[in-house]
Amino acid sequence: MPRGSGKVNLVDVARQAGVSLATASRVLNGSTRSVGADLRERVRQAAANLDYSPSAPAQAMARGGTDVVGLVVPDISDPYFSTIAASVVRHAEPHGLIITLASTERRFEREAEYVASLRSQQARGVVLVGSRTTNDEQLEALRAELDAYTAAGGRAAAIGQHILPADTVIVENRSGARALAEELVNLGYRRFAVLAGPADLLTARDRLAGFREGLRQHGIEVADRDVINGEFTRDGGYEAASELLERDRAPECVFAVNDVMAVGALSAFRDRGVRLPDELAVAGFDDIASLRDVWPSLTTVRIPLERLGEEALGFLLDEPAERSRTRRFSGEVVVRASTPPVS
Amino acid sequence: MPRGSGKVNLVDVARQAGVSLATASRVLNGSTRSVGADLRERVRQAAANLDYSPSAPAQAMARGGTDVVGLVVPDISDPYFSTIAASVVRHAEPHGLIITLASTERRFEREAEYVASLRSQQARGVVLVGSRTTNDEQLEALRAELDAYTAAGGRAAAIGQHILPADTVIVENRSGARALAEELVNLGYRRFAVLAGPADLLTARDRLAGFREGLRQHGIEVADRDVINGEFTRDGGYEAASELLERDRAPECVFAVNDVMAVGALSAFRDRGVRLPDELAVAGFDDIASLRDVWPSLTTVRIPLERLGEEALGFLLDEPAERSRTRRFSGEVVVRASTPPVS
DNA sequence: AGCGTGCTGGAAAGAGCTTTCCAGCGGGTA
DNA sequence: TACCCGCTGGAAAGCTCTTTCCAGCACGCT
Repeated sequence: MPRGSGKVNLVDVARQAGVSLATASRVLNGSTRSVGADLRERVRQAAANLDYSPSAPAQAMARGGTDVVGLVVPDISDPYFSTIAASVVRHAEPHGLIITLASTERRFEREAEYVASLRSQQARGVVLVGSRTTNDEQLEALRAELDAYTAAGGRAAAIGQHILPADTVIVENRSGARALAEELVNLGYRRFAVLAGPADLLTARDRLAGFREGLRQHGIEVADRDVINGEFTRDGGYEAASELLERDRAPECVFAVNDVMAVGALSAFRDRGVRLPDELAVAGFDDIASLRDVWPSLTTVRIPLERLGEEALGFLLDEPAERSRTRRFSGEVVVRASTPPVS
Repeated sequence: MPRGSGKVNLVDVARQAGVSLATASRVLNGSTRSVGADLRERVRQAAANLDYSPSAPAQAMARGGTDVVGLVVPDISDPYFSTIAASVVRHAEPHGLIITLASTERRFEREAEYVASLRSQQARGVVLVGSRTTNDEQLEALRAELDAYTAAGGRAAAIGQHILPADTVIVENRSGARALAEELVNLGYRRFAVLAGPADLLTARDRLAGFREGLRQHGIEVADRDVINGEFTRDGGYEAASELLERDRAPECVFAVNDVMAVGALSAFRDRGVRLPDELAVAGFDDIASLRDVWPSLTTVRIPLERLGEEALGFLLDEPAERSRTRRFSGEVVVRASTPPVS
């Protein structure tokens, strides 16, 4: 058992190996400069003996940077974000990147704080996940912080919206929702309602707009009063769905702009005694894996969540580009039991 | 716009404020020593002007430590772990702790690597989540690494098992499963099967053992051939359930040792045309929030996932204790639609 | 034999902050 | 008036690495 507990540093290693500090350092970080095989071995031995663990902060200082990448998500317990997080973490590891996690609990003003913290930590990059409020002072604060961060040499990537000074991975919400709408019309539905998420989230807005576009192709409109806003969460879906049922005329099909809301809506309908899926069809968006077992299984738009993190990291690792780059992913409509063909 | 982009350090701030480095430092970290109000203000101004961002690595060196806490989970995309992660992150923030995330993808040998990395980073503590394999060399490697880490001043906490040299938060799996078994018997069930998770995970074993204990109270046994092992995942549940259906004699009630497997099993049964819940009852364990909307809604054992992270962080922040401490949480049986009373 | 070339090892200069130690100054007490 | 104390500000050490620059050495060439 090595008893060098606690305070072993490179100096100790060098001394034990009988070489200079510089040589020890060169051996241990496999630098470009070559070191004789004998010394090399002596240093390796000494390091192992002493159970040497290099000080990451010291390395960060000397090297002028770290291998930390900050990941900021609105809510890590939401399966949509945790899937993306998993993807980021998985692809970070082979590059030796360390992921630092921040979950803002959907309080977007904290994003700027986290970016500031990342700058202070000399983090290599940041991945910002999630749609956010449209133009306002919060957004401005975040932009300013992001600019300061990149000016200081940090790299930034965003997943989910293209309003930030950063390389961006986006999902084609609009066309996905449009395709879904058309599919639903093909299945025979004519009267729709939409559980639309927060009015100020771009993602929610795009999906609603796309859905309406798709319907319009077939001469169908969704009246504003059949569009109900709610939180982008399971409970938000439940509440919006409950509200919908209070209305006089019921739709044939409800489109919830994400799966999490859709699943909440399912429960709301069931709790109110609606027979699913025959009496009322439901569709979602995202195709969240852990939600695939609900019944009736959700018709939805699959987006390649696992790829999102990978691409974002790719941006961070690439050479910085002149202007922000964009990578788009399109969705794919998946029809399941929640929207049976209208007989 | 401050043009001190990139390389502003304390020296710059001190110079602009016309004070010494020491004074600037004292002002900026609100140290114990007092500084005259005028100078204090001048330094604050200068820092703001220059958009000064202290170098975290430098601070870590000078202070001999960081406010980083490592969180290592088997799979961040699993709702069980992401819920715990959310809890850790939420409670970390008010203490100024930064969470570093590692998801091992259930490759437990990587836990030791992460702890080593945390030691190198001079992280304040580590929270290890998840049950793990019983005694073997992997476990030994992790223990050794953990000892080295704590010897170097790091703090360690574990969630989910008590076989590590660390303060531990555990869930009383055994008594929870026992209570569930009794409840199911009270509902009228007599013939059971268990989808048991990996044979080497303590959590899975405890739940199985507790379940059997509960049944035994009522003179009911579960034959070994009615216990099917599988991965602790949705797909693991699906497969184990499928395998079960191949058997000759069907049970009346299936206990899946966690909700994620239970939900997979639900789909497997449905895909095979089993009418749920009347033809076959299903129970789970954990009461995962994002799975509450499946149909039939799962009878399960609720465990206070949100509290787990909080307690673990509490351990890290507390004074180090002589010997490892343990905090236990018990589960609560929740009966829902998936186990209707036997008529 | 003399000199250049190519290696290898070491000394030392940072990197940016915290904190101890010291000096100076003003006010209170004898 | 002389002395001491307390308070505030500054100089400098130290935290642990990386990396540049330099010196020494052996070899090969002329």
